[in-house]
Amino acid sequence: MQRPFVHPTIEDIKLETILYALSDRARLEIVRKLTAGGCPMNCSTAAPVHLPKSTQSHHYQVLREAGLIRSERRGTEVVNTLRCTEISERFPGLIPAILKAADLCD
Amino acid sequence: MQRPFVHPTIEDIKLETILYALSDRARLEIVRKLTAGGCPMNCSTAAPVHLPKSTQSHHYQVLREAGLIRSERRGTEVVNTLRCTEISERFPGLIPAILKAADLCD
DNA sequence: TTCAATAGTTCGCTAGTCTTGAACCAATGA
DNA sequence: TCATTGGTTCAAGACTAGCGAACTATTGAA
Repeated sequence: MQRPFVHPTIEDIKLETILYALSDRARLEIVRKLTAGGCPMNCSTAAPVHLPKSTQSHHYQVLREAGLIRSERRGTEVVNTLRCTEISERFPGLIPAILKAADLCD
Repeated sequence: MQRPFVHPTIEDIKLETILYALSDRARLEIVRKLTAGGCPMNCSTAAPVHLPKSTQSHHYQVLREAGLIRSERRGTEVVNTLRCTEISERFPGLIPAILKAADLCD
């Protein structure tokens, strides 16, 4: 049973949940790729390649439920887009600050 | 056996660990209080009151091992200070951005 | 229409982590 | 000396992450 994707509304997005979602190396990489590569992007393109499919799927679910990405089915694929605009309305400057810090880690 | 506190060096501080440490409501509150009240501050002052001692102690340990705070024993108390300067050297603007976002949640 | 390939989800298991009460410890002050 | 204060450590149950295996939905041949 493929359940429909659930996305929180802007008001329901919580800071703690966003920080938690980004506190994982793989998920942070997904968000960075979505930012750098220009949305939209399908799952297998954005996720670190070495990870099992089930794990990737889990990471996308965490990012989705945190409100960081929006997922839509397009045929056999799932297309993911960053919810940049919405998040920057709710928490201006937060995501850029985190991504900038991530760049410093490389 | 009271073990000595372990603090990571600046180089060892990881972005993911910081985000994880701050992805908890209680720990975020502790950091906010340390920021607002001006460091240093002892444990029982900074932590949310309703939490059991053991849980508070655990949260301080997470913050300490993430490199966010420095803890020192002073008599029967433990005095905690934010490692603001060091972290802003490693990740400029990160903590202020998160704290600003936290203010918007109130 | 049927069948295989593709892209991803869901299930079930193991291993690790969080929370908390209970027991403990070290410094202070009466 | 001994109770108090402020915090740590331990142990146990509840919860969560990672991953292989099984499954589902769509597409594109044959």
